[in-house]
Amino acid sequence: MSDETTIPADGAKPAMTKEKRVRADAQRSTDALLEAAKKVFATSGVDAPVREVAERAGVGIGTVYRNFPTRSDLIAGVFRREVDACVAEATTLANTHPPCDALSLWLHRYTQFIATKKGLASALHSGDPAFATLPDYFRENFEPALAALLNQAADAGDIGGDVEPYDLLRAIGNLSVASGADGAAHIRRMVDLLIQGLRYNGSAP
Amino acid sequence: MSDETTIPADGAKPAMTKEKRVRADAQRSTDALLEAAKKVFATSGVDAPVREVAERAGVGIGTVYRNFPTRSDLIAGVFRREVDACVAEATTLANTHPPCDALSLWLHRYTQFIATKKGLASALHSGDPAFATLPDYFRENFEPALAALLNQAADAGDIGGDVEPYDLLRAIGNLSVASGADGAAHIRRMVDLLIQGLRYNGSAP
DNA sequence: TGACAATCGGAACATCGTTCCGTATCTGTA
DNA sequence: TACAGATACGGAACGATGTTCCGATTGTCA
Repeated sequence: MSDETTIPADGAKPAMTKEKRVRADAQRSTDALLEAAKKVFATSGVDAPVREVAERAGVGIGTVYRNFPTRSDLIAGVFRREVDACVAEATTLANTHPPCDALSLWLHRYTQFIATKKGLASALHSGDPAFATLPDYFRENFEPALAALLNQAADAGDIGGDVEPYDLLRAIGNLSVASGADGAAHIRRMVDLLIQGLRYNGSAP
Repeated sequence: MSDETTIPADGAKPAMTKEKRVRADAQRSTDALLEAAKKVFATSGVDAPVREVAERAGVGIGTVYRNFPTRSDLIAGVFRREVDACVAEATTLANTHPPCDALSLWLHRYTQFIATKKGLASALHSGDPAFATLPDYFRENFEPALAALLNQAADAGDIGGDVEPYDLLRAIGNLSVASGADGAAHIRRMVDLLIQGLRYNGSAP
């Protein structure tokens, strides 16, 4: 609480007070940039040149730096956007599936999110201020999302209600680190196991 | 065993067959470079520019690249040199202290070695071929050194003899990862605890 | 429609890793 | 000791990359 950065660092829409309306072209650039960066980072890794992202997005380099003052800010922006996408899917799944199915489907979706974040692991702890708020952003968004799914499944009597959402998020995250050759399959099995555990937890008091 | 590099990658003196004698100035450059790099990396981190190392060593950039074809080779060279220094100290301590004291003193010396390698952790797993042989070099040198100290202490009846040297090396390494604010002190306490454990292990069969 | 401000594009700059090559130095020999 | 060839040295130069700057362009609102 001493050296805490005072910059909000919210990469999206603050919407507080009356923010001057963003110009349409600016909004388009930001979207194209985030979309292009997501693909480029997935293909060439987070070390890919900024110019490559600019080219793929069909904008000039200057535009990149107008939207994201630093290369790290661009990376952080992609991270936040993917957090948002994954969190949004929790609601979608909850509305289109039985509680326990929704929970299971989302946890597997979450492992995919984690899988794309391998390259970021070292960057997160690099001390770069652009990444400072990312762990909080991660938790503040994922924890309520998973909590909602868990509650619905618990209310339906499918699982027990004594699981800490954050513990589960961390557990799956750690599970995904050790993945070797058949990584994806291994992770899938282990997550299924966790879900089974939740079920038993519900039926056997 | 398929994609194993065939390059020896021994940064020091091969000495096999009859190697042409190295010129005196070349040897001086290599030493100055390793010494300078050690200090620069300790001060500015392993990301410090090669030019900074060259300047501190008092040589031109060309000379850096003549001795270390790649920036990563320079880092690896410093790493090996520090391994050598730490290993050499094991012998020194064994000759100047009672077995159990030597063991204790060296383990604490080893924690210092580990402490300076934080920045390398991610580089080690980066896939850079210059770092490929480092883990082996680490183990091949440290394991016998610690084994000798453990044996001497065991022969003197100070500790039990059923500790795997490599396990101990890893344990202390892992211990050092988690260090937070009072890191050094915390590590010291934990290592002392391990040593206590070794002692009890000897007196209470 | 017109004017103002926000945005854009990309040339230009600074920093890095790395390469090249003319020059300086060392070493073994006469 | 003096010489010649081999070896090493220094640093300019190159290509890549992050970042800055500014004139040209475009969107928005009256």
